[in-house]
Amino acid sequence: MTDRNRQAVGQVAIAQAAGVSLATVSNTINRPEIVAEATRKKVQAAMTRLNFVPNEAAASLRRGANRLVGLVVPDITNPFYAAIVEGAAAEADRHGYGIVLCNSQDDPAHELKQLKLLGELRTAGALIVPITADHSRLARLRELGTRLILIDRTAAVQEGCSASIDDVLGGRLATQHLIASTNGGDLVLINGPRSIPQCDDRHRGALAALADAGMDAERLHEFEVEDMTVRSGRQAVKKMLSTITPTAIFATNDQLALGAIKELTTAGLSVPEDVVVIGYGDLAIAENAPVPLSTIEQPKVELGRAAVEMILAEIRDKDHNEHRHSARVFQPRLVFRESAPRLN
Amino acid sequence: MTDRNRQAVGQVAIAQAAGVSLATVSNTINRPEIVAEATRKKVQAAMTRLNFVPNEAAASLRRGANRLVGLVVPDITNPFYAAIVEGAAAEADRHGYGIVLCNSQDDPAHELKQLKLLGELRTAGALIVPITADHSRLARLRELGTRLILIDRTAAVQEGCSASIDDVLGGRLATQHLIASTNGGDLVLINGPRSIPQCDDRHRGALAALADAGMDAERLHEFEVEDMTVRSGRQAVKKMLSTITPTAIFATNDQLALGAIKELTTAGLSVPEDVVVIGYGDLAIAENAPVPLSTIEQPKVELGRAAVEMILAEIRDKDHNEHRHSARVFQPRLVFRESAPRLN
DNA sequence: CTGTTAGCGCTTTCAG
DNA sequence: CTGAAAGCGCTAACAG
Repeated sequence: MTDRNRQAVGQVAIAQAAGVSLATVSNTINRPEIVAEATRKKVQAAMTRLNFVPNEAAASLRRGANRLVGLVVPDITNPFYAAIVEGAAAEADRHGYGIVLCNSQDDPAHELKQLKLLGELRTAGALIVPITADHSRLARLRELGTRLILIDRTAAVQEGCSASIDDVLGGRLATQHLIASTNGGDLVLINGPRSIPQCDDRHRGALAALADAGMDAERLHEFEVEDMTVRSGRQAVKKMLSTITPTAIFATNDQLALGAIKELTTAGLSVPEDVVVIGYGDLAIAENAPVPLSTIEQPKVELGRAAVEMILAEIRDKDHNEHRHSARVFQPRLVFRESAPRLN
Repeated sequence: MTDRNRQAVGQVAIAQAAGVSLATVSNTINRPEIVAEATRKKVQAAMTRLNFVPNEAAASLRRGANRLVGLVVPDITNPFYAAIVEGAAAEADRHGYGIVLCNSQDDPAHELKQLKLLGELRTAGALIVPITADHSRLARLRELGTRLILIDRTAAVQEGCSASIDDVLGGRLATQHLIASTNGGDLVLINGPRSIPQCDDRHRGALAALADAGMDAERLHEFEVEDMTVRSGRQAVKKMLSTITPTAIFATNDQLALGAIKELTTAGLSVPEDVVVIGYGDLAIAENAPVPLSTIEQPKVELGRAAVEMILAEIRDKDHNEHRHSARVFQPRLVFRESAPRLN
């Protein structure tokens, strides 16, 4: 009884109230310019008076396209992805689109289920941070007419658009500065598993910087850790100190860097006086760390925003089939704080 | 040409392929138990063979209800809300529901626009962390049949369900422990603007703890800061030190606490030896801080999960109208780390 | 158990 | 410029 009367007001109700036909109501909504001003006003008045709210499901069904885009991320709790979501949500918003958020929990089974849902929803597009390199299941979605763009983990982009951040450049920037800061000292890299593309990229960037400087690759001492946590950072440094005393450390994420600094400090070394440290990611913690962390900042929000921009562009192009897929890659930037001061 | 043929396969196609009627296809999807096993098998085979993907828009339209729930948060980038989203997404997932995420950016205009979208989408329900106390616009949504539940900022819950965390209890827990830890020393509270309900609640909890201990309210020295940042925490402590030297500090969020500790340390005071500090929120930074922070932990993920549980329960009840609205409030917990060790 | 049938609310030709 | 009419793909009576 309390909500049995809901959605009593459809376009027909408006039409009657305004004394026009159903079609005219639809027209004043979708193509107001072809409706005479007088009628339009009348209709609009009726709509507000009766509190009309269009039914997207019906419109979508008829129109064959809806105003939803899917967004699949591995872990919404990770600030990197949260920022991407923020950017995507803002841009979607701006265009009147909604975002269907899926947290794949880095689990292929979940991801699959979610892609299935997005398929049933017939979202106009989908932004995906894919878990595995197996993009076959994405094909299914695409067949349904869902435009999709891969984010961040774009390895093996067979076809379609993608948006990502240049991690090789990030590694290079960090290492370049480290080389310049220490000239001659020992460089160490604390990295996550090389099997993770990002880690591999950052590593390659480091190597490239070395090469640029005419240095031998062996000048870089590498420590690979399982999980990229503060704890691992500490352990890596502990292990490292038994071998060498570096003058510069590049940690491939901020947690590792923080752990490294902590252990360094514990060992009586001071940062940046004795050893210069650069992290990666520019998390909030980097800024307020005991020793404010110099780090590689990534345009995360911008990445999310760009991704939906690309999707919308692709969607709009559905008629004139002249859309060219493209890969958009953003550049990271080194932000200077205390752990690795700017050179002058 | 590349996607002109999409969704050629509807239930009719399946029906033909399986040699049954449209209705039977629909039935094997929605009420498989009433279909003879043989026919069911046949139909299912056809569905997988033809790669059938049901069209939710059509189903929703016909059925008058969809499998979407809206979720409006002020800032997805805030770990507190990110955790709520995580919980909500997981639970929605489990039930085959999708989440339409809206980032209101703490801006009423955005929120309004988003509520409008959710209305047009006719989401089955909506979870909202409302920006203002003005819940009138929520009424509009509810009139559309959207069940809604308020999260966290539940002040003035007029009607409907809500899920929140007991901040008064949080304040009380922290303060109780502080009192016990210092017996007799000066207590200080570093709080955000009292106009924020959460801050007010935590403050009231502190007062309650004082009262419990038979202490006068004046024993609590309060410092109110504008924004709850690390910087503000430092400033508050600096200001404080010119007046008193406390033995215990309760900061109403972790950032403030971290700032406080930093300033304390700078001033030559050590934590927890000279002054015991408790934060609030249990952010990731709390655990890995220079002095690991004791803090009030909130069951954020659980909150998100519970919220969609409640929504789904309310939705299922649409027929037998016996749903009773309820407010579910979770209890926070004091987690002990170094800045305020457990007493024994 | 299976099939026939009538729409859900809206968009979109196509005529007036 | 406005209206009449035909469905979009699917669900849910209701008959067989």
